[in-house]
Amino acid sequence: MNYYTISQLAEQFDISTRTIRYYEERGLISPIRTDSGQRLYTKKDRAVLKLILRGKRFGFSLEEIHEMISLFDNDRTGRKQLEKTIAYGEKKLKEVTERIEDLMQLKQEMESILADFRERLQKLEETE
Amino acid sequence: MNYYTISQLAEQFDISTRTIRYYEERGLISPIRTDSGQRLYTKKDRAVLKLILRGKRFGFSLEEIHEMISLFDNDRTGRKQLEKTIAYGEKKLKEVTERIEDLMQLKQEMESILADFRERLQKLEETE
DNA sequence: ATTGACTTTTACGTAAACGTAAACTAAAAT
DNA sequence: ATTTTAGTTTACGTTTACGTAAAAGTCAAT
Repeated sequence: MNYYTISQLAEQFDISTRTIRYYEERGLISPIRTDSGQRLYTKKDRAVLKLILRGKRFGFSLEEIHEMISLFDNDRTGRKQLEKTIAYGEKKLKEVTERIEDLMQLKQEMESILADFRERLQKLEETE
Repeated sequence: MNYYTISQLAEQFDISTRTIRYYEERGLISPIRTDSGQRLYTKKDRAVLKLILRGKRFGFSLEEIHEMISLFDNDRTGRKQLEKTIAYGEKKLKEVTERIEDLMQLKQEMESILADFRERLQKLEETE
């Protein structure tokens, strides 16, 4: 398995190294270290970072994203833990579904407004 | 036409009056005033507020929301203006569409993870 | 071997989006 | 008439999510 350096990841996702270190500060990502203390990121770390950035685009706070990541990450073996995780996952899934519906409604509204504007433009061009 | 007071709107949307005043500070909403200076909100103002809150849920900044609102709000009569507005609207519409696709992918991933967890729980329960 | 690019920690700075408190006015209720 | 209750402005405080700079160590290349 090979590793990414912090600046490689930063470049790939077009974010600053500070940002990546900040996510580590907040406990969202945990790269290993070389003897000299340099951070090294695995593919899994990269995937986590991708998740974080996607969450951000949806307006989730880092705190919320942190919770969601622990869903993917933790090996929750106990039955109680599993049940808890599933319940939490269902809740988050519902939130995501609602957001999608919400967004689709927004999309519809924007489309109808655009259609209206296009019509107006059409009329302007007809009477030229 | 009847009006809402600031605290009525705050209660309806479960936000603070400060928040509503802040949106006004930023030029997102413009209620009329009584002689004594009290703010009164029309249904249209209420609709704008709803739009703002929806935008926020999607992670748009107030600045972006401000731009989008002016799309709905302004009567852009000139042809150049219309064309500009349509172009901007199309751009924003594309962004929204991308976000929907992005969210749907997230949803799928969450669903498959949940399915995995449910399967594990199932196996635990079988060997009881 | 030394320059230059990269990395580390520490720490202070900042913009956005409000929270909160003070000091005051107006409206509603007792 | 006078307490509540709700509203106003002004202004400083706070959290989140980083930006930025300093001081020092490390890696890569000439």
